[in-house]
Parts: sequence; structure tokens; C-alpha cells
Amino acid sequence: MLKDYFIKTVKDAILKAVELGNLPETTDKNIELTCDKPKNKDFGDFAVNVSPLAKSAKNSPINIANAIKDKIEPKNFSVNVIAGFINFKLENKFLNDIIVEILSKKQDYLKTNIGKNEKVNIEYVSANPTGPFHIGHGRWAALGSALANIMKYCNYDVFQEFYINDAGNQINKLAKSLEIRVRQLKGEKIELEEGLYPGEYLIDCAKRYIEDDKGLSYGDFAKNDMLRQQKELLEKFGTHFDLFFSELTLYQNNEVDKCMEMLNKSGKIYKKDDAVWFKSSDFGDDQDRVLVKSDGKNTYLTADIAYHKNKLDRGFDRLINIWGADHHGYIPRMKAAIEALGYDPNKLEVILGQLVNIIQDGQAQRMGKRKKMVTLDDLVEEVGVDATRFWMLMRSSDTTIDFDIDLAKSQSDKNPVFYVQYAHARACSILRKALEKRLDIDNKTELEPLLTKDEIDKFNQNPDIISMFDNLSDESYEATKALILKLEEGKALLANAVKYRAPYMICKYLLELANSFHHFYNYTRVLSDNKKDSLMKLALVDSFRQVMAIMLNLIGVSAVEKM
RNA sequence: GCGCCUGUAGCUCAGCUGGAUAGAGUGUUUGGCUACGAACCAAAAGGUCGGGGGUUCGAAUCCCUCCAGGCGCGCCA
Repeated sequence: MLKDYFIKTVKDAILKAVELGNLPETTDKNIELTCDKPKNKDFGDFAVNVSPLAKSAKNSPINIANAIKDKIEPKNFSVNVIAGFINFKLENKFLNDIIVEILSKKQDYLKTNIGKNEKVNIEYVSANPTGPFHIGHGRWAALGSALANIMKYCNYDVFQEFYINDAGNQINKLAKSLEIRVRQLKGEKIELEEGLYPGEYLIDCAKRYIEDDKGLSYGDFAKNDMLRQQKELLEKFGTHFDLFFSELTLYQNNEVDKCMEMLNKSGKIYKKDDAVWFKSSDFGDDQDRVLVKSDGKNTYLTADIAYHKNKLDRGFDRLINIWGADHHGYIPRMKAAIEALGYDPNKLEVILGQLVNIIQDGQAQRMGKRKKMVTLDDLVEEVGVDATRFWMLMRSSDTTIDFDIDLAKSQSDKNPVFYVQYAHARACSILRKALEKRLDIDNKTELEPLLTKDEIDKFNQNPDIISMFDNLSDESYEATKALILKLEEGKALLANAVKYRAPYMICKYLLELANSFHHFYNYTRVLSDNKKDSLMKLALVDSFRQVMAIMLNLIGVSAVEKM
């Protein structure tokens, strides 16, 4: 990566400068330097900031920069110093080599081996099978699947999992709710009791129950029905799980009891007020937690601990959970349990996603289960999978999203996702155009296509676009260079998105990349009667299309060829 | 009262492992299609970075404190 290359160039120069006495011995030679794009592009294409050396080198940033600059030998780039910045201006050979690399590596271009084949389990969504998904679930689904995709791409061994909460009291409530809906449909005059599920979706479920009742209990039927709908929506939403793990099976396989036994042996269990407590405060939690309630039933936590033990026993190096921010208090107790069981609590990594508020008719509505709540299904129906995913992913998970339904509906064509997809479609269109027959306007005759697929493929196998730069206007040259450098930025950006578990960075990058392309397009005519020139520019367009498609696929948004 | 998250342009948000004149989209104003997609491009205007202290060559970024909003706080899931 070019940024690393220039940081290394500067570091080598620092060593040389210290050796020759141009910088004092106290200079910190191991300091971390950063390389960025200069604010003003006249300065250069990359800038390494040496100001962090000011303290240890006991001098002003500008003097340090000049001392270092004298020790750099330019190679296909020029060097200049402004303030504490050493600026590098690239020559065309650099730009050419980036395109060569993209076209040779194709869909692998952005790959880095930061995962080192580490076994990672990502658990997300994990909704109760008691009703349709709300919009918040859409956020976790988009976030989890995008994260899984980018981690896989960067060589993590990723396993995606959905935990079905099918063992708690909520299933009894669901069963009762369904039973009442069925009896209502059969003509009985009874009302739903307080605390049961009031959603109309259970009326539909009741109809299905009456139609094809195969002797299942109300609870089992409702649970299966809800789960089936959830799975269908997840698939439609571009979210694929390797395993749907049922909480109930933990009980059926005695795993909860075994886990309790282990905790007991750890000596961190005690009885108080007829309940069984886990002494999680010994592990940093702010208070102890109940595992078995005074009525003899387990809490949700108890089974969840067994579930995490199960995951750890399956040999994962890392467990990533995506939870809503309202569960943040849950992290210390789960880590405490993992430690008490004798596992490394650092293997558990929890990503907290802030909640999604729905703005409807100008009023905020919580994403809880209301009678007329907006479901994820509704939203996808209104604005589509691509727009919904992009919208959910484009903000940092630390930010509460206010999702304005009316805005999303009425201005869906203003959605940033269209801007990004349009750039990709535009590139595809140019590539198509090159292969189509043309009309000679003067003679009103049909001409052969400008290029053939073979010609393009052959050129792209061994591209050389250096001479292309000579024939560009100043504006076009700047735009072309900016586009190529933006393409080069992708690899480092993706690595960062993985490192910070932040798919929103990709959305931001896609918007910038699309902008670079549109800008390039505006100043540069790609196709002309000059075959060689057209081939060179098409190579760039194809590189762009390639990088764009990789990124879009990673976040689960379609790379459309036409709109 | 305690814990976590947030506060940056009219609006929605980047920037937060400290570095150049704090950025983008949207909205407002204006300019740009007889050739590859105008769902586009360009320009202008718009900011006490919630307030106040501190650390230092340098703070939106780190520390302290206060203010405002969201979420959570021993036997719901």
C-alpha cells in the first residue's frame, strides 16, 4: 500500500538523518507516523506528518521535516516540505501500477490477511420467535452480515449464528395469544388479556393454524410459524446464517444443568431469598445476578451462559455478539460467567448497536412491539433491500438512527445508495457501449463496434496506461489521478473497517469513490476513434467497476448494471 | 444516584490511536448536456466543534467539571 510505502521511506530517512547527525540522538525512531492525503492537492498526493517527532527531536516540525527530506532519494515521485509535512507527488508510473494490480487481482484486489484464519463466531439478530422483526433487527441483520462478509474476505474463518429464544415464558404468552386469536376466529367472544401479544400478525397465524393444524400445540405452531417468517425475511434481506441455535436444545441436552454444575464447582454460586445467585461481582460486575428464580425457574442469563459455553467448546477463537444498546449492562455478567467457567473472557467481544427510532407523521416511535408498529418487512417493501441495508449501515453503530419513514418513502430516489449504484451502472454502460455497433451520423450508416471483447480482455491482461496521461487536460488529469488514488485507498480502508468493526466506513468510501468517478467522467471522454486511448481509459473504468462491485457485494447491496 | 452512548453547518452525519484553512450529503442560491447514462458535475453561502477549565509547540480529538438528550440499573427476555 502506498501509504505504508511512504511511511517507510520517511522512517528510513529519519534513521539516516540521526546517523549523520542532522537529527539528535534523542529522536524517537520507533514513533508511529501517519500518511494522509494533503488538504491542498498542489502540495502533493501523499503527506507524512513528522510533527510527532517534535518533542523527542527537540526542534520545530518544519526543521525536522527539512532534515528528513534531505535524506530521501526520489524514485518516481517528487518531495517537498510544508510545515511539518513531507509531501510526495506521484509520477504516472505509480498510477499505472495501481491499475495493473487491480486488473490482475480482480475480485481479490482488496484482500488482506488480517484475519489469519482465526475462527470467529458472529451471533446477531437473535430475536424472540414471537413476532415480526422490528426495524432495529434490520440494523443488526445488516451490520452482522456486512461484518461477516468483510471479515471472511480478509481471511477470518467466520461462522454466523442466530440464537432462538424459544425456551422462556414468552413462548407461553405467545401460545395463549394464539389460542385466543383462534377462538375468536371460531366465534367465541373473548378478549386478549393484558400482557399478551396484541399484534394483528397473530390473527393471520391463527388462520393458518385453523387451516392446516397438524396437531401441534399452540406454542409450537406459533413458534414455527414466526421462525419461518423470520428466516424468509432474513434470506430476502441478504443475511445468511450458518446455524439457527435453539435455546430449548440446551435444556434437552442437559447443557444448562452441566453448566450450573461447573459454576457450582467454581464456588461462585450461593442461595439467598429462595433464589440461586451467581457472584458476578467477584469478576467486576457491579452486583450479583440471579440464575434460578425463587419459583425454581432459570433466568434467561442461565441458558445464555450455557449457550456461550457451548460456543466456546466448539473451538472458536473469538465470539462476537451484536446486541442492542439496551443490553449493555449485560456484558459484565456474561464475561464474569465465562471467566468463572475457566475460559478467557477476552474471547467475547460485544458490539453494541444504538437503537433505531422511527419517525412517523413527525412523531418518534420506539421500535418496541406495538399494535401498529412498522416492521422490517414493511420497510423493505417500501424502500427495498438495497436502500434499507445501505441506510442502516451508513451510520456508525454508536449513533442512534432516526429513521424517517415518510422521508424514506417520498424521497427514496434521493437515497445515497442510488448515487453509488448509479456510478457503477454508468461504468457498466460505458463498457457496454464500447462493444455495441455505432451509427455514423454523417453518412447514416452503421459502423462496427469500437472494440471487441477479446481486444479489451487482451489489453487488460497486460495493461499499460502511462501514455494515456499525456493526452489529458489539466482538469481531466487531476480527476483521473484522484480516481486512481481513491481506488488504491480501498484496501487500507477495508482493513480499517474490519479492525474497527465498522461497515459504515465502507458506505462512506463508496460515496467518495462514486463521486471520484462521476467527477472523472465529467471531464474525460472515454470512448473515441483512437483505439489505444479508448482501451487505456476503459481499463481504468473497469478497475473502478471492479472495486465498486467488491465493496457493494461485501455490504450486501446490489451492484446493478442498469437502473 | 450509578453505568454506557450521543452533542460538530438549517437538517442528517463523518472526522475522535492529538497535527496544515474542521469535511460530506441534504437544503438554499447560481452555472454546465448537438458524443460514452444530467439519478450527474461545478461554484457560492452556511460552523463560539454543547459551556468552562487543564495537559502542550499544537486540542473537535486526551484529562477534569458542568449542561442537554437517549438507553440501562439485583429473581423480564
